[in-house]
Amino acid sequence: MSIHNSEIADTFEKLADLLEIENANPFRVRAYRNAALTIRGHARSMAELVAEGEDLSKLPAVGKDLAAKIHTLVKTGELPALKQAEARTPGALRLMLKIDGLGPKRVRTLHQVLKIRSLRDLERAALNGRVRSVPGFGAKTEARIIDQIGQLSEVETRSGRLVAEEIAQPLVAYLQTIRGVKQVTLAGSYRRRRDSVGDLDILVTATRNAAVMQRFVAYDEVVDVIAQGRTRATVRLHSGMQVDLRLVPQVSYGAALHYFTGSKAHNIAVRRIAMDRGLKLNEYGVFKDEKRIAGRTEQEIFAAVGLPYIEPEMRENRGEIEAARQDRLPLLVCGKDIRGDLHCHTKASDGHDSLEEMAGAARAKGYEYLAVSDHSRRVTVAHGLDATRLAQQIDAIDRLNETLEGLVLLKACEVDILDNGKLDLPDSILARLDLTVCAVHYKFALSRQRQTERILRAMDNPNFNVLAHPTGRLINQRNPYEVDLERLMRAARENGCFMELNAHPDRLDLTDEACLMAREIGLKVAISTDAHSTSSLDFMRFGIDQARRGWLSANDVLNTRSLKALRRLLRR
DNA sequence: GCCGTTTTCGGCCCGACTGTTTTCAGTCG
Repeated sequence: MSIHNSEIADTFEKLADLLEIENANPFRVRAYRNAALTIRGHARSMAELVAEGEDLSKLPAVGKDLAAKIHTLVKTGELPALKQAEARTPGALRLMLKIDGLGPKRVRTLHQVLKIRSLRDLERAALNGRVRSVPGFGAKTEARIIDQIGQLSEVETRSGRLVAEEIAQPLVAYLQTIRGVKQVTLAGSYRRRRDSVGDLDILVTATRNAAVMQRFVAYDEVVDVIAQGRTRATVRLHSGMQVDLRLVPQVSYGAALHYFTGSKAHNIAVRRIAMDRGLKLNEYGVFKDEKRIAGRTEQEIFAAVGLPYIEPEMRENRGEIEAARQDRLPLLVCGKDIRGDLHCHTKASDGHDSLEEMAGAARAKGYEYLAVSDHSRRVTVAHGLDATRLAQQIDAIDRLNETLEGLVLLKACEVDILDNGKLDLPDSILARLDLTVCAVHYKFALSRQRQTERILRAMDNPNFNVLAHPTGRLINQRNPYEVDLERLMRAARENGCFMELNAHPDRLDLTDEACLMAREIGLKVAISTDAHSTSSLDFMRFGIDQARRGWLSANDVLNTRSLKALRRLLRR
């Protein structure tokens, strides 16, 4: 199996950590990290680019040397430079960087002075009181090492969107009740609408800063105050979520919002542009010499550096700055563009609500259409429909449509793609549907080639319309199955098929990178909720967020079409 | 190690907070 972009990025980050502990040239360290960012966020897999003979040094932050290292990783799965670094510096030292207050310099000191080579070494030294004997270390650092060393692990913990919202919204509401508070804004990856959130960054403007800080750290859910200053505090909540609060003056609000929304890579790129123009950009504003020339709003900040406004969802330094400079930023799809939902379930299979209830909820959202797509027979746990029961549902939808006003229910089915590439129901019944939503629900472990061929074969069926949750991933629960997504996308476009962006916050499948790829290929995407109840039709907003991160505009999205245009597009 | 519309050498983002100091280096975002 070929190496994933994330594995290449991880390798570079590992090497960067070790080099940093070795006190290597900090810019060289940064070069590895920047390249890791590029690779992690790239729509195409490095392995494929190598196979196609692409010149990798054309990628941003990748030069001749790192291009060669990517080649080596793709060809051999290993990186000699990392092996060599690990021979000099024990790999376990990397994990110690995760202890609060320990960075590369101090880890290096521990390694050199106390001969620490493993986490066990470190724990023993801390328990014996030897850490505090090292110059620059004290009792607090030692206590923190003892406290945190047991919980270190390789895996990064990020919360899903739904969990992040459940934690963030009550906190924001609480902050808004504090006297003197004017604005409370969630920044960071939450504002960029990433599919998962590592910590929360909250920006506050207020008239009584000291009091606001006091009330923030006194929030019910706070279990640990990690840092607290005049303008900035960091706490950990009961849920484990870390929250950073920043108090900023009104004149700097836009600059601070831009700064704390990130991403870091985007910020650095914008700051470079400011520097090129002889300006200084920081979280307080844009400055010409000592004079602040912008700061109050983000629009002001962008204008001051000569750029049009860039939506937060795009700020990942993956081409948005160049696009902005050339005035070719896409107009991103938004909620009001959506005219219907093309994937939902009813009580007929594993949904919670009836046909009538789902129709009512869709009408209340102002939709023109709702495709009812219960499972097919193979998904027995979901009480999937066989041809007879699907025929009954088709009739029921026809009858209901006669009574509905302003909304049309589309006759659909989430048809299983069998492991031989056949569809789970006979063509005769599928042909009676307005559309099929086809999906893989078992045999996730097929080889990349067989999985790809399975789905390609399914697309050959003229009744195939939309590939649902195209990679099967469940955020934090299940990895995507191995599949050549690009090949599927190209085939889908050729065949007049579409791909779903499943809007369920646990899925968000397609990823943002995959949306970018679909856009490039010219394949239209259906943003669908896969709702199993009336209330989960609301998940549409998560799908829209994800689509916006993938630069999709209304034109790139299937369900922004009128019913008439949609029917035309569904004809193969 | 990367990068270039002043460049192939000489730059590379920047401020707040902490702990351990006694004026600041290291960490963090």
